[in-house]
Parts: sequence; C-alpha cells; structure tokens
Amino acid sequence: MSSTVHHRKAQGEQTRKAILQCAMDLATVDGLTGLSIGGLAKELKMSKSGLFAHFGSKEALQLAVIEGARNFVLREVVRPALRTPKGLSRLWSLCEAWLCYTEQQPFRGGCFFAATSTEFNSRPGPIRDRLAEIMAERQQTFARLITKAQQVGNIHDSADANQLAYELDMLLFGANWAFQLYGDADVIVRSRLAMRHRLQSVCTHPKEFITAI
Amino acid sequence: MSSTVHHRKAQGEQTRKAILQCAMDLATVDGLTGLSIGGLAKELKMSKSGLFAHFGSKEALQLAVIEGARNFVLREVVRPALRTPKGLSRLWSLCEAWLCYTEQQPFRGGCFFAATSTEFNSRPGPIRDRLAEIMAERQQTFARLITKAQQVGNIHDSADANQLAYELDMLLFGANWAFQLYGDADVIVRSRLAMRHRLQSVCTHPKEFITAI
DNA sequence: CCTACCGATCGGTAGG
DNA sequence: CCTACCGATCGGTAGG
Repeated sequence: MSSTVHHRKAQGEQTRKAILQCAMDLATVDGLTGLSIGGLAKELKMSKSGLFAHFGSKEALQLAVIEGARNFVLREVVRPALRTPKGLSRLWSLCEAWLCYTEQQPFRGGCFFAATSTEFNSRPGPIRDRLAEIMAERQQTFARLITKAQQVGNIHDSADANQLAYELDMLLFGANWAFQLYGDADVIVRSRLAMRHRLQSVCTHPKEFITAI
Repeated sequence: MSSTVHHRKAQGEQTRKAILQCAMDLATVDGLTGLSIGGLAKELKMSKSGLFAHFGSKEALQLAVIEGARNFVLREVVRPALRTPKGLSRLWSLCEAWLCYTEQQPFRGGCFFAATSTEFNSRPGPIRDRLAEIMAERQQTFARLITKAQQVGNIHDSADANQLAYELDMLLFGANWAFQLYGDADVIVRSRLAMRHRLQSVCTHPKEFITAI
C-alpha cells in the first residue's frame, strides 16, 4: 500500500521535473508569456489538463519554472566555480563559468534569466519581482567575491566592489545577448577580454593574473 | 476632386503614424509578439480590420513598427548627438545621448531595440534579421566615431575601435536593462562612470576629457 | 493522470 | 475605414 503511494509520489515528482526542464527551454525562446500550457503538453505528449493539474495556474507554472532555472544555474554554473580557491582566482573562475554557460548554450534561447528578466522588465507583479531578486543575487555574488579578493590582497582596496560587479555583470549579460543574436563566438572573446582588462586594472599583481589564466 | 484624394491620402498617412507610435510603446512592454492587432485597435479606438488594412499581415505591421522606431531613435537620439564637433566630444556626446534616452524613458518598456532584439534573439526570420542589422548599425556608429577620434588625435591609435565600440554598446544595453528592472537611476551613473573610465584609459589627454564633460 | 468542455481572444477574410 | 464572421488556440474547469 504505502509503497504504491510512494511510487506514485515519486512518479509525480519525476513528471514535474520533466515538465520544468522542457518549459525552461521553451521559455528561453518564446518567453514566459509565450509559454503555453497546450504547447508544453503537446511537446511532452501528455494532456493539457494533466499538466495543468501539477501547478494550478499559469502564473504558478511560470514561478515554478523560474525556481527550476535558478536551481539549474546554481548547480551547473555557480557552485562548480566556487570550488576554486578564494580570492581573484575564484572570481575569475565565476566569470569564465558564465562565459562557458553562454557559449555552450544549454537552452536554445540562451541564458534563461537574461531572456525572462528582459521580458518582464516593465511588467509589475510577482514574476518580475522574483526575476529581479535572482538577478540581484548574481550581482551580489560577484560583489562578495570581489570584496573577498580585496581582503586576501589580490585586488586594491580602492576599487569599488559594487561598481566592478555591475560592470562584470553587464559584460556577461551583453555577451549572452550578442551571442544569441549573431551566433558569433567573437563576442565571447570580446567580453572575456574586457573583463580581464578591467580586473587587471584593479589587481595588486597584474602580471600574475595574466599567467594565472 | 484631386484635393479630396490628397486629403484622404494625408489622413491615411496620419492614421498610420498614430498606429505606429502607439504600437512602438506597446511593443516595448508586451513585445512584438505580444502586440495584438485587436488590442492595438482598442487603444486607438478603431476597428480591428480597419487597422489591419493598413498593413496586410501581422509581420508587415511588426516590420513597419521596427522602421518607425528606427526613425524615431535616429531623429531623437543619434542625429542631435552628431551635431557636436568631431572627435572625442562627438563620441562622448553620443554616449550621453543614449544614457539620457534611457533615463527619460520615452517608451514605457525602455529602449525599443533592447526589448525586441532580445525577444527575437532566437527566433529566425525577417524580424530577427532586421533587428540584428539595426543593432549592428549602432555599434558601427560607435566604431566610426572612435576611429574618427583616433584620426584627429584624441584617442591613441593602439586602441581597438571595434572592441571599444562593443564595450560601450554593452554598457548602454546594460544600463537600459537595469534601469527598467530596478527603476533606479544609480545604474545610469554606474554605466556613465564605466564608459568614462574606459574612454579615459585610451585618451591622449585624459585630464582634458574629465573637464570637457 | 484523462476526455470533454467553457468563454475570450488570436490573426485573418468577405463584403461593403 | 466599417460589421460580421472564420478556424485555431488561449487559460481554466467539471467530472472522473
């Protein structure tokens, strides 16, 4: 009896995960608004209402997809990069991880959060609020790693950590945009170059930084 | 007779312009895909099919809106900035013009091309192609002004004009995105600061540049 | 998880 | 420029 219940629950969880994985990809191309329950159901070969039952409303589905994408990015991009030794190398490792994520294009429409945060830029509501939080999180992670690099003496204390975090974030954001629009890996190189030069300008040992890459 | 015909033509042109102006604004919020003929007609208090007759298809409407927005930006942002004397001051004038455009927010959803080029990033077709062309135009304009500033001796010849143009473009793109999402003018300041420092780093007379602002 | 259905809205057409 | 209409699809519900 109990094992049947557990099996059903596990099956439900698995279906839910499959839905979210598929929805993430579709949303990067058609947007969270363009994401339709019927279209999603067809792609997964299940009925519209069967899929709908997992979430209860389109907004709940959208919010669930957002959390799914956040977990994906934390697991695949951020956490692996944070395993690098602290200081400048950890900071640079995170920059490279984001550039790789952009170039590898795990979703057809590129970075999930670049696409959806732009889509909901000017549409107030819980979805916009959550996306804004997540994007702020990313910039704060950069600011934290920069401050740490200052504490261990890799970056000059005179540098403004928040300003620097903003600039790195915008160069990553731009790389994703340009790479999606032109499909040309040159823009990855351009953003990498710009980030490297910017970091070198505030480094305590610029020459070590060049060779450390 | 002839005057009636002319009057009708002029009236038609005026209606068309009103449609495009309204559509531009709606598209920055809901996207070119979310832009619906019915919704647009309701906003303009005319019938759906009456509006439809001006364009013949949704895609034709979308392409017309894109050209309307391009003309708007050339008229309101680019051309006025190009009246500044050539060299570094003209280049900086264009940067400031774009930042002002971002902060003044002529459309509810911010920069028309930032919004729509991201929306069509991964959707091949004539709309994506045209948006990509227009965005490349903007970057090329920057590259041209940088090269000119090198020719008149304001910027070192060693600077890579295309790389610099890319970086300025991404900082402007980022400012629009962040300003729309957080509604905080601090990001305009951050982008301005980053652009200024970047230009100073390649200037032949950095001190003159600071005071020239 | 399913079938069958709801009202609303979509892009587009016929005919004037 | 209009009214009246088309088939398709939207988010969501009833009932199982």
